[in-house]
Order: sequence, then C-alpha cells, then structure tokens
Amino acid sequence: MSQQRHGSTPGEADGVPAFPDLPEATIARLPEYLRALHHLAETGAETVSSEGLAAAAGVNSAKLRKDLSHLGSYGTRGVGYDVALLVDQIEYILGLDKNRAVCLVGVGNLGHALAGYAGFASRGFRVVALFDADPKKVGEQINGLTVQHTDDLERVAAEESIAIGVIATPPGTAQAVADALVAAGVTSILNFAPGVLSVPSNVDVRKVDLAIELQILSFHEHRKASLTALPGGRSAPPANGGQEAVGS
Amino acid sequence: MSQQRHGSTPGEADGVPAFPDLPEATIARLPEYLRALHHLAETGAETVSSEGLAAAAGVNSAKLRKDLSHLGSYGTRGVGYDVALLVDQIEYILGLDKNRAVCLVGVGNLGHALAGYAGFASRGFRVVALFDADPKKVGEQINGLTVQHTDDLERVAAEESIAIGVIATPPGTAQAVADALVAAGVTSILNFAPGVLSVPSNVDVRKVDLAIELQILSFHEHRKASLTALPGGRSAPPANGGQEAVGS
DNA sequence: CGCGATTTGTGCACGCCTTCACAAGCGCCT
DNA sequence: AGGCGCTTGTGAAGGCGTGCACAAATCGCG
Ligand SMILES: NC(=O)c1ccc[n+]([C@@H]2O[C@H](COP(=O)([O-])OP(=O)(O)OC[C@H]3O[C@@H](n4cnc5c(N)ncnc54)[C@H](O)[C@@H]3O)[C@@H](O)[C@H]2O)c1
Ligand SMILES: NC(=O)c1ccc[n+]([C@@H]2O[C@H](COP(=O)([O-])OP(=O)(O)OC[C@H]3O[C@@H](n4cnc5c(N)ncnc54)[C@H](O)[C@@H]3O)[C@@H](O)[C@H]2O)c1
Repeated sequence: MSQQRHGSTPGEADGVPAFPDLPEATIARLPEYLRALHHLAETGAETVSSEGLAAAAGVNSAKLRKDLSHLGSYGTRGVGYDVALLVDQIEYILGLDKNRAVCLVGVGNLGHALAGYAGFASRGFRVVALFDADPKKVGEQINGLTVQHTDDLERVAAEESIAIGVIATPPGTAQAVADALVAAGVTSILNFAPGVLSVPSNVDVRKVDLAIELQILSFHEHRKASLTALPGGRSAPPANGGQEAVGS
Repeated sequence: MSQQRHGSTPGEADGVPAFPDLPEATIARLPEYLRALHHLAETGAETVSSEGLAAAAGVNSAKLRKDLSHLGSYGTRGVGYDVALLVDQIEYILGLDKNRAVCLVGVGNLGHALAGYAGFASRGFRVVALFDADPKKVGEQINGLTVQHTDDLERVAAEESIAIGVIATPPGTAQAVADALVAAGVTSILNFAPGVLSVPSNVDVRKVDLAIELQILSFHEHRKASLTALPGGRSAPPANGGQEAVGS
C-alpha cells in the first residue's frame, strides 16, 4: 500500500486523498462498523481484530478488512485495529463530525415518534426543525421543538443550513414535499412514504418502506413453506452450526 | 419461453414450478412493482408496457422485464402486461394471499406509530398482537388491540400461528426478544433496534436502522461538498436531464 | 391474408462485489 | 537478536446483477 503515515489527523492532512471513492457497498456497511466500534469502546477495548469486529458487525472478516483497506488502513498487523482511531476515521469519512442539521416534514403518527427519537442525536445528527401543513399541528411542542408551517420551510432551511430532510407525510403529498425540500436547498432526503420520488440528479434519496420489508419476509415464509411441503425439495436447509448469525 | 398456458390460476396449477428460485435482487423489487401496479389499476389501466411500469417503479425497463420473466412471463408481445394478472402473480409469489399474521413487540414511541399504521393492513398483513414488558403498558388499547405481556408471547403466537415478528424495543433487549420470538415459532423478524441479531439459520431477519440511512446520506453530503470545494474535481455532475428519477 | 409497428423475452458482455488464500509485517518471548 | 505466532492487506477467482441489443411474437390495418 502507499499510505503509511497514519498519525495524520483525519481530514486535511496532506498526502491523504480527501476522497478515496469508496464502493457503494462499503459505505453502506461503515455505519454498522461504527456502531460496533462505539459499543466496543464502551466496554473498554483498545484494539479489535478484524475477526472480532466482523463478528460484532455481522459480516465476513475478509469483507471487513477490504472495506477498511479502502479508507487507508489504520490497522497493525499482528495486533488489530485501534478502536478510537478507527472511530475517528469512519466518522470523518461519513461526515459525522459536522453534526448535521436535519429537518422533519410531517408530524403525524410516525413523525411524532421520529421527532422524539434519541438515536439521531447520539449518532451525529441534530433535528433542528419540524414542519407540518396542518394548522392544528403548527405550534405544538415536541421534544423542545416547535412545529412550524411548511410555508416557512424554505426560510428556515436556509437559516439553519439544513442539508438533510426527512419525509413522513402521506404518500400523496410526498412528491410535493420533496419538491419543496429541494427548492429549500436540501440535497439529501430520507423518505418514509411509499412510492418513487423524482428529484434532480444532485439530490440523494433513500427510501424506507416497511411494507416492502414485510413483503420480502413474506416471500421467504412462502418459500420456506413450499420447501417443507414439497416432497422433492429437501425439507429444511440443515443448520450448519445450530446458531448462525444473519445480521441484515 | 416454455409456459404459454397463462390462464392458469396462480399457484397450484400443474406445470407451473411452484418455486422458480428468484434472484434476491429481484424479490426485493417485486414489492415496488406491486405497489406501482396497484396504483395503475386504480387509474383504470388494463395493461402496461414494461417501459411504463418501469417508470412507475423507478427502475430500468430491461431490468423489469428480466425480473418478470423469472416468474413465468405473463406479458403479451406487442401489447404489454395485463395489470390484474400481474398483480395476482406477484401477490402469489410474495405469499400475500395468505394475509399473514404479524406481531409487534415493544409498544413505545415507535411501536405505537407502527401499531396504528394502516399501510400494513392494506398491503397484505394483519397485526394480530402487541406485546410489551412494561406492566403499565399491558392492557392498553391501541387500534382495537390490547397490549399483552411478553410472557404470553409463546402462547399467543402459537394460537394465532404468527410467523412474522416486529421488534421495536430498546437495543439492549432486542436479542432477548428475538430469542423469545424464535422460541415461539416465529421464523421472520423485522428489527428496528440498532445492532446485530443472532438467530438460527432458518429464521430470516431484516433490519431497519434509521441512523444508518442518515449516515449514508451524510457521506454523500460530505462527498458532494468536497467535490465542489476541490479545484480538481468537477464541481457538480451535470444533470443529464434536469429531472432524474432516483427512486431508491 | 400479409405487412409493418410494437413490445416482450433473453443471449451476452461487462463490472461490481464477495470470498479465499497467502505473503508481508508486527510484536512478543526467549 | 532471532524466531514464532498472529493479524493485516491484497491478488485472484468466481458469482451475481445490470443493461444493451436484437430476435421472436403479437396485434391492427390495409
Ligand atoms: N405510522 C407508521 O408507522 C408508518 C410506517 C411506515 C410508513 N409510514 C408512512 O409514513 C408516512 C406518514 O405516516 P403517518 O402514519 O405518520 O401518517 P399521519 O397521517 O399520521 O401523519 C401525516 C402528517 O403529515 C402531515 N402532512 C400532510 N400533508 C403535508 C404536507 N403537504 N406538508 C407537510 N405535512 C403534511 C399531516 O398533517 C400529518 O400530520 C405515510 O406516508 C406512511 O405511509 C408510516
Ligand atoms: N422512536 C423512533 O423513531 C425510532 C426510530 C428508529 C429506531 N428506533 C428504535 O426502535 C426501538 C424502540 O424505540 P422507541 O423510541 O419506541 O423506544 P421506547 O423506549 O419508547 O419504547 C420501547 C418499548 O419497549 C418496551 N420493552 C423494553 N424491553 C422490553 C422487552 N424485553 N420485551 C418487550 N418490550 C420491551 C418498553 O416497555 C417500551 O414500551 C429502539 O431500539 C430504537 O433505537 C426508534
């Protein structure tokens, strides 16, 4: 490898390519590694082997090593990875050192739960604004924040320099809300409303659809049932070790 | 193709291989096709072209055709796909005709929202039981269901033949809840608690971690920012059409 | 009845991702 | 100082998924 100066503070130290373009699959796993590392740090561990961290994150150890190697390799052969150092590295890469401002649109059933969720703050995000179109909801206090009207979205987003928006409105209004978020300068959207959003190509959208998750599970139920029922297929894949971690 | 008898009712008609083992990537997209199809059906469309359905589902049309071809191909060349027929097919493959029973464990902030969510019932699932370990929650009525104590999980799951469980408890108790669900005969789990679950290999787990989703978005924010800042990198990938669907 | 327009189904090539297997490197113990 | 065991980092291979491009099939029309 070409980089052995690993005393460098994450970020602007020269020589470190500010953006080693990571494979998409890798960046999707980094947050899981980060969570596992935080957990390890709490238990007082100074270092972890790839094997240990892989187990904690529910992945293959070779995959983990390759993933980490992409971001410059902060491990020591024969020892493992320095937990604190790796935490800093991953947090830097993910941009979590910025404590990004997030706004939430749609304070209904789901939005209410999200607004009160402590897991955002503890993992690098600040929910700084709540919006709803319903006048009855505007003014309501949730977790120290006042619900504002959607009309103020553009102004507030600019003031607070909000880059990430969460959509928790009914499906029918999701596209309109997305358009409003984009107009307000938001460039990343997390969407809970079922359906496809259309946004400019410089805006990233991630979708969470619970019904889809259940339907995928349902498929596997169906498959498992038909396997055991069918005389031809082997009744059940013999568990290779009794307990097998599945993770995601 | 080998199957032209497509008047067959989905399912037990002879000649139809009960389980064409679909690529994992395909089954993850089927629910999205299904949603788009339902939407089309409501607008009165009898048939759809692969192009049209692909647009509605936010995917490439070639990918859609290949996906559908895996489940036996119910389209007509020169015309398109019969919407109603395709809906039936996909619902059968996903096992949604069973109206599967689902239980929810952990009726807190998030669990409350989930318990009241209409999107489950409308897409093939019945939430038949709510559980919580907190005595103060037990007995509470939500959406016509009474919260029961976790101790009753095994009995109730057997009575209602529940195959799918949803975990919405704090991270620390998630593994214990998963174990209880497995002991109760549940073979599919949707987990909202951050962390890795360990389950027998015949049990499927899907995870939803909102912080991870935000962190992935944060990475892209970081990347976008460093691109515009860096003199070398081109400031912003020129939108190839102004409006580009991103979907997932 | 034949022809052209249209759309499906798929062979094929390419690229990404995963996984194995091992050489290189590091620390510790003697 | 040297050797030994352990762990990382990576080359290479295989598998999976994607998207192009086109032949086959179907419909409608003259
Ligand atoms: N409740 C859940 O557990 C759950 C689960 C999965 C997905 N979802 C999805 O999340 C979304 C919200 O679900 P919910 O149960 O909270 O619905 P809800 O009806 O309880 O809440 C929707 C909120 O959005 C507000 N709203 C409507 N139009 C708006 C607009 N144009 N701008 C701003 N706010 C607007 C409404 O005033 C309301 O407060 C839906 O798309 C739903 O499908 C919900
Ligand atoms: N609130 C959110 O918007 C949100 C978002 C993303 C993820 N999550 C995750 O979802 C989970 C629940 O979040 P929440 O905000 O609803 O928490 P919460 O504390 O409001 O609710 C947790 C509920 O689980 C119950 N519980 C605890 N231990 C239990 C056990 N062993 N068996 C059965 N029930 C038990 C508690 O009594 C409580 O009612 C957490 O893991 C959280 O990280 C929540």
